[in-house]
Amino acid sequence: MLGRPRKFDENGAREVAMQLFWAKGYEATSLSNLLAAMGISKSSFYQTFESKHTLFEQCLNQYRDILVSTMSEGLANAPTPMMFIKHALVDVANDTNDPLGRRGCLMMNTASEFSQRDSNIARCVEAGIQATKDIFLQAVKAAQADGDISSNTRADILADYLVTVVSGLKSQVKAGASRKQIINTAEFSVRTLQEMA
Amino acid sequence: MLGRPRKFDENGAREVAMQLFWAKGYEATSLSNLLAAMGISKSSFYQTFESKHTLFEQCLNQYRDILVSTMSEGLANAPTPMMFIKHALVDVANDTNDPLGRRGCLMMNTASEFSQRDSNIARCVEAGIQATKDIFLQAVKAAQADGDISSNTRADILADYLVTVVSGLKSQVKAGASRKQIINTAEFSVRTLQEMA
DNA sequence: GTAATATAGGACCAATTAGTCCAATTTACA
DNA sequence: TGTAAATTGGACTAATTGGTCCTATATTAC
Repeated sequence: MLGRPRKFDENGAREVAMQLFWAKGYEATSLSNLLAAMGISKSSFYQTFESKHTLFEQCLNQYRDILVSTMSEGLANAPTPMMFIKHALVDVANDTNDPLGRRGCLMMNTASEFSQRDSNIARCVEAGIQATKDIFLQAVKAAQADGDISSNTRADILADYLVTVVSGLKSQVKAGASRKQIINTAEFSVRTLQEMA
Repeated sequence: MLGRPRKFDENGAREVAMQLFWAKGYEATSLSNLLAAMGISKSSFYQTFESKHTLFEQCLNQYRDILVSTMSEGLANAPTPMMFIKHALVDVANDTNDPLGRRGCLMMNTASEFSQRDSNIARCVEAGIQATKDIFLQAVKAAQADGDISSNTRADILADYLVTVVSGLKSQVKAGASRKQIINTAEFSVRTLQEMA
């Protein structure tokens, strides 16, 4: 290996950037914001990350990877698949207390901000959503096998339903809903799965 | 009345601006975009609407008023309250074919874009959501009286649930979901209301 | 020591932004 | 005809944007 080694942690800096994009959105996060938060100079930034847009795509992928692995572990470690599903919904209520603000979900925020004008980003968002849907699908099938959810409705429809409800809950958090509201709605949604014929 | 009368239609121009803000968001809609779409000069713009931000607040209020009155009429004219609820959900599927793009809901888009950094806007969004929730609440109570929805769950929780599901469906549309997916999810959500114990 | 690379910092750039101001013109009413 | 108001269009600002380039310095391996 030749030359002076990189002093800052590239992954750490990307993580910081991701948090910023998550909290403020792409356009509202200026280069100055990024440099200040990442603690590096403009020179290092462009040498390492090529452009703001490239960095954002990396952040989006990183967010998706973390989300997917967190959910997968959650499902694997949950007492039952049904408990995983319940936790996934009810846990959104904690977002109302997030000290970093009501940030929602980076993928859904991105879909809202500019998946309409950047097909690259749009594909990335769709892939991310599909990945989370697949985990829910796995959980639903297992819960149906356990008898916790009726098998009268196709598992893929229930997985779509779960993704939709989580999206909706996250949206409501951003729109100012109270913790109690989110809990009530989440718990009711869980009941709908349990009590459907 | 003194002086030269206004040549362009103020409400019409505001409507055009609303459509732009709805499709592109606040920041992504530049003044040039607005002037071109509204068909007026910069001078007329500032004389009539004070600022981009002021105009946006007016558009948000107008959107809310139209949404509320559309929903109210929909409920009043529906064969049954339950049919109104079903239509409100399933109709979101048509957003996938909107020639103006997958715009979502201006209020939710706004919540996502910057209700975190503008308390004025945040209050406006919350009021708008509350207004739609109230209409759903009315519909739910009526449907419970009709026996179309069980009275075992509090009507206000069901109203929150409906707002959440609609938000989620609109989010999914923006994120690229297919028409069929939206219909399936919407119809399943309706069934959850009908078949809950 | 030298080559190779990373660093910080600043000059610079072209474009865009929202917004102000002014001058010239048009349209109404009294 | 005169006054009040709306019109357009362009000049102009101050700020910000993402991005490039250059210089000087620091740090490593060979």
